[in-house]
Amino acid sequence: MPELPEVETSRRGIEPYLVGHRIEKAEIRNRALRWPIARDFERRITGQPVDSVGRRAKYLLINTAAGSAILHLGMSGSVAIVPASTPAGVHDHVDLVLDNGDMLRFRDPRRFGSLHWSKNPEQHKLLRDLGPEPLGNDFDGERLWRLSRGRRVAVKPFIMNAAVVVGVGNIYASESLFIAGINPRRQAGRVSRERYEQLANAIREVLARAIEAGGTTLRDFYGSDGEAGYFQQQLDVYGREDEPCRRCNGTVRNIVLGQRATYYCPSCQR
DNA sequence: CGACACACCTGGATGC
DNA sequence: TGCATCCAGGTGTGTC
Repeated sequence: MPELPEVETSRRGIEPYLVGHRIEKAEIRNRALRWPIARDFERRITGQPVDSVGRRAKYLLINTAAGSAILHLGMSGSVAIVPASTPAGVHDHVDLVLDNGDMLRFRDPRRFGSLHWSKNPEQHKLLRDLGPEPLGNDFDGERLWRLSRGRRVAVKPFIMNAAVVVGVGNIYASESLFIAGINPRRQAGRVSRERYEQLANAIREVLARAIEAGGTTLRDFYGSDGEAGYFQQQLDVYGREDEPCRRCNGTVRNIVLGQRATYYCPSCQR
């Protein structure tokens, strides 16, 4: 389920329960995630107090003085803080047991997620070539415009390219293109600089709003499965095939672009 | 380099 | 009810 707002909501949810606590034990029941969990992972993390919980793109970073656990939730992953005695379900692959009787539990039915250990996570292979954070200062319309010159790929897969900007997943790609009034199939190189400014603003706005919406469930995070309220009622086009466009009352269409479901309003988005 | 198809895996919804 | 089929919010990799 996780797009960037869900990952950020998870980060905020777990951080207060981890910071300042020592990881007494790492229990791994299934190492076969997208990449096998390295055999020395337990040894690396055991005994380390957690300094902070960060996020880079959709990767969660559990930071300690000795290094960081790099956790990706994939398509179906979630984290939760539960009492250490909680029985594990079939898809509960990893527990990080804390010194206070709680633990961080990672669950991932589809096992598209991943877990690595790195002494220097920013330089890790999975992170080092990533583009800027959409809510940070290095992302703006000028960057989208500059990187898109001469590119024939459709604008939707272009903004989902993590080398361009991270964290724009399939839902929010459709949503931000609707807000900016850009047809998702338009060639990236044929979008004007002005419209890229609007698109960058739309991406920031929709992600920030979704994080706020996720934040409303944070107080229930303890013991939950970590899946924040989904922001469903605020979606303009995603999942609304054949329903009326909220802006023009036309019909929202569903097409496939880059093998991904894509929703848009043909009359509002050109 | 850019564009694109494909791979990984399970569960839920849908249709017959 | 049972079974087949389709679809899913991610992203690294391989090929052309």
